Amino acid sequence: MLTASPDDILEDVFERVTKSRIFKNRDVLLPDYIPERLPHREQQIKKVASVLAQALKGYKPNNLFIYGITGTGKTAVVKLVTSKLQQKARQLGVRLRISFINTKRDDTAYRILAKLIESLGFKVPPTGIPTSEVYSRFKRLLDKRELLMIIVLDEIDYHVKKHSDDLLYKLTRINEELSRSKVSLVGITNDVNFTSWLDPRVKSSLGEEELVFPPYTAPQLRDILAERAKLAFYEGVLEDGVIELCAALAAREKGDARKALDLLRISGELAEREGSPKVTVDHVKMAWEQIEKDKVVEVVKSLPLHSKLILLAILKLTKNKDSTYTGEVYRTYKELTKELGIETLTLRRIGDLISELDMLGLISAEVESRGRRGLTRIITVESDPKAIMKGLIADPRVGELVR
DNA sequence: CTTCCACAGGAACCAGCGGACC
DNA sequence: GGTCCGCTGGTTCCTGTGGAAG
Repeated sequence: MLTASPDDILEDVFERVTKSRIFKNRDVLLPDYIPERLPHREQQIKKVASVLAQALKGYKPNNLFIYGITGTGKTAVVKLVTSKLQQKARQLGVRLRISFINTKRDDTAYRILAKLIESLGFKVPPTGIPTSEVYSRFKRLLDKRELLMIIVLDEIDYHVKKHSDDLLYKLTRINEELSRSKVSLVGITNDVNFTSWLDPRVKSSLGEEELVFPPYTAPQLRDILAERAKLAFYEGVLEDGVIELCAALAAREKGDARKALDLLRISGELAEREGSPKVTVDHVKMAWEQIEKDKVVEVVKSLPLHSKLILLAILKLTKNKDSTYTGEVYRTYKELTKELGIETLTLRRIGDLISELDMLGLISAEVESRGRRGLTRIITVESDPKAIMKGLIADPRVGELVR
């Protein structure tokens, strides 16, 4: 391979990928794919459907509030049920409009209302109008169209935590101000303690019906993966134990189905890239490591500069020993800031930043008394130092220091 | 048994900034 | 296009603390 020209290398890669007989349809393993069947969610489908089905008779369905941690199928179930419901309503000639909004993507009250108005077939300028005006416009338009509207607010905790529950409050009371249309709300959150953020009135109104999505168990994940794998891979390319291992690893991570599917997909991609005819257990292990590393790199990259410098200081100090402590880190950090010619933050602040790094799981910082030599935190690196370093030098300002 | 180190971490405060509203 | 407001990320000042050294 030493003498291979770029053309040869490329040809080799293209050849492997195009000739590969691994994936029949890789897309069904992507997070936004909504399957026709959702194993082990029959109960939840039934509940969501029975609440929302009132709409088919022209009644306003009760508001519904859905909890469950990430990767438990909340969004998939709601999307599946609402799309079937919409079809059925069309058949029966019921005037029903369903609007699905992810408040992580559209997080301000303005954006949410703008989306709602768009789903009624109108446009709002991206800025320039007071939010209260957008709200009353929405109300007017809705009432004029005489229909039943189901508003699904996915990841609603993002909007409420970042802004407030004002909009939610207004939406729960909107029916009092409408004469010809009705609104039902479906709220989805993966924060189980989310209701503590809500005004009691919003809480009781939104929680007319509640539904919890429990995490998947390892056997359940196995079923989900097996079913999806049938669509995704050619027959017989998965070695025995591949699905079981993916399921077991993801079950350990709080039963997150999305993670399990990611793992299976990346395992397949690794096999494909290697030109291997089969996906093996080793591919899964490699994929797992890669996911973990990528996560670390991404987290480190997104850190503010001073946190990065602290991490770099810790990395330097733990090169030849396994732990360091606050004072030592601070002194090293100070030198780094001088070298860069930027201001140095106070020790107090650094203490907080160290706590944050601890919470992110990159390092561990435990308070310990060193007797007469005072109280401090002993700091050890928890994640792969190479992955951390990769994230650090992606920042040119830090890269300058490492060279 | 007391002392006393080297910080932890709470409280109050402040500068800067982006958004709402007029 | 000015003003008010709340949030973020920082500071200063402070009190609290576990256990080796004396």
